[in-house]
Amino acid sequence: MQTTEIPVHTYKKPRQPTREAILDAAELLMSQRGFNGVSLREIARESDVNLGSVTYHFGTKEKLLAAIYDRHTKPMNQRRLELLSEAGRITDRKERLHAIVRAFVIPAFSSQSDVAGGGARFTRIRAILSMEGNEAARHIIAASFDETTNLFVDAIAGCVPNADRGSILWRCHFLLGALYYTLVNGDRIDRLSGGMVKGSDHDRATEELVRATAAALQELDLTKRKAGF
Amino acid sequence: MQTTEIPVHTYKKPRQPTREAILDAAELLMSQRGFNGVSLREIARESDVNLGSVTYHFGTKEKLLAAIYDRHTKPMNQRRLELLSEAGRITDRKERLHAIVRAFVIPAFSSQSDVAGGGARFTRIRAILSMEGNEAARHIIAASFDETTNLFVDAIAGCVPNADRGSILWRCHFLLGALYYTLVNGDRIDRLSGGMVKGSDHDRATEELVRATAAALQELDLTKRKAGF
DNA sequence: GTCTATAGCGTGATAGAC
DNA sequence: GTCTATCACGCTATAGAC
Repeated sequence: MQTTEIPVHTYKKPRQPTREAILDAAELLMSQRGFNGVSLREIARESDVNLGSVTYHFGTKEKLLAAIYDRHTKPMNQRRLELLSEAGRITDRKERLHAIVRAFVIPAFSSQSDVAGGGARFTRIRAILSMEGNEAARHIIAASFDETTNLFVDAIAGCVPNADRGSILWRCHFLLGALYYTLVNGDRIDRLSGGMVKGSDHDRATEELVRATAAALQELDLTKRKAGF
Repeated sequence: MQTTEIPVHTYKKPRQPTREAILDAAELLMSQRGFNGVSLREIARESDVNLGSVTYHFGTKEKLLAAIYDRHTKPMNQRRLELLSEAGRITDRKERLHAIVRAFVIPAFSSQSDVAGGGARFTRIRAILSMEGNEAARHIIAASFDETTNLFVDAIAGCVPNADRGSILWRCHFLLGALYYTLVNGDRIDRLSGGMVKGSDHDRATEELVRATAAALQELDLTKRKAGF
């Protein structure tokens, strides 16, 4: 197969644009140690960029985080909504419920997201940030996903018409918590199972998570709703 | 009602022993902002103690954390095992399953733990730490609870004999993740529900968590186990 | 057992030369 | 757009007076 060749004398090392290099390094590091746990110097070192350039491109550490959110939030929500829309076409309620939950989970785990190889990496950042309680981070998080989440809750409610909406909400909340915890602390599963179960197996994790959540939601529908509740 | 009075001239402000004051302050602060997010200076300031005293009593920040673990791990595990033992006496499988899961959850939420008013506060610390990925913290966490957790998994397996042990493990893992997330990010429930559901309502959280987890576990028992899996 | 003082280093952010 | 130099501050940890 013939490929387009770059003449040797013209070739320049295709160094990433500085801005992108910084973003990538920051994202990787923060997905491992959160916001508080990583310094700007470390990010600069890792991306092979001068510390001053970080400030030049992003201003503050907080704004750098906001930029990371920027490049992931839209694609991930879009992917979720696509999958949700597909799931909505399933008529069987039980099947549809599974598809909806799966539509919520898959983009969070998926590593084929269009940017920088990583839904999972970005979700890890969100997971850690949600626990760090950093004020700077909190308001960036707040509005990025709540809207989409509400659409999912509505779709789920349509599958379990007898269920109390508050209880559905609790289960969606649990789903997110379980998802976050699995993504960051998968190795605990390895330890507890003596190596029999791999926490890093995202496909297995997705299936277990979907199945468990769907079961918990369906149970709500089967139980008679309590009066006025 | 007559009470024992302390003569005014004898009265000395019953200032807590320095060590305890430091522990309390550290625990409160870390339960809000984790390990990385809190400085020793802040702890010293908050406990009204000199910075040097912190080092005198605990040596390093890491050892201070270990001391916090020390005073909570044993009581909490003991309480869990008591409740687990009580639950074990229930003969009906479904009822027993609920009681077992509840025995796991309640001590984590309970604020009537014998020390410093707080299972919940301590569980928050564990939650945040589990995400921070701090190497210092990680090895303190590792062995404190895994043993007890395995006993719970065994007890649960006894309630759902047809379920695959790996899947049970996943659900216990999800339970812990959901628990942690709820304890730290309860306000998200408030936001998503428009204030209709209170994330800070630990009794409600406990019940929803127990019910959801039990349902997810029972579903495992109902489904035919796949061959060789 | 408690305190002050300080060492030695890393932090986020800024100013200004090139 | 990139770099160096530097500010002002916070950090963990230590040494030694009281």
